[in-house]
Amino acid sequence: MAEPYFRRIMADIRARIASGEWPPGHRLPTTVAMRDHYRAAFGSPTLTNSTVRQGVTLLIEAGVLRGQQGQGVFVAD
Amino acid sequence: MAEPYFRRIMADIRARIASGEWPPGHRLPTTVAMRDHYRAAFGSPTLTNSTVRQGVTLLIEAGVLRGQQGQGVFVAD
DNA sequence: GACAATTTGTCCGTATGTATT
DNA sequence: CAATACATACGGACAAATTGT
Repeated sequence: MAEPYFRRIMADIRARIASGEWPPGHRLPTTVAMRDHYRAAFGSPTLTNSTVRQGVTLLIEAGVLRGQQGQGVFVAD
Repeated sequence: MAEPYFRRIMADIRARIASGEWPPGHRLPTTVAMRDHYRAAFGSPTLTNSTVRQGVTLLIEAGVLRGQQGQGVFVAD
């Protein structure tokens, strides 16, 4: 396990933010949509919401993202 | 759910560190021991390792703790 | 070196709660 | 009220690193 999935997810999200693809205030895809995306991207057909959440939670804690219940997860300012 | 369990666990660990009870380099109790402790402390007989880990992981990410696989979790310097 | 025991690390699957639309 | 979407928690499985026998 070179890099665990949740870290690869964190890195991917950070990269999109750094590149400007996801600017501050941008709403990320839903948890389920990201799950499906990373399932395809990583070739891991069993990757779960839980793993996506693990990465997202750490980025929220780090202040990179902002979760708003019922609405979505956004790039912090 | 005023404060979720994993946040209460984080707060408790931070408080022990701040008070000097757990100085830098101190080894924390094992995940299972902490699970049992917080089950009693919070009166939640079903609190799991996963929930303890969630709090510990966030504190590791924040640089407060340092996890060493096979050995233990320690207070960072 | 081989092996088991211990402990942290990652991941899966499910259930339920809470907030917004 | 219903649908959507994030938030927390449970419980189990297996992998990886360390230590001791």
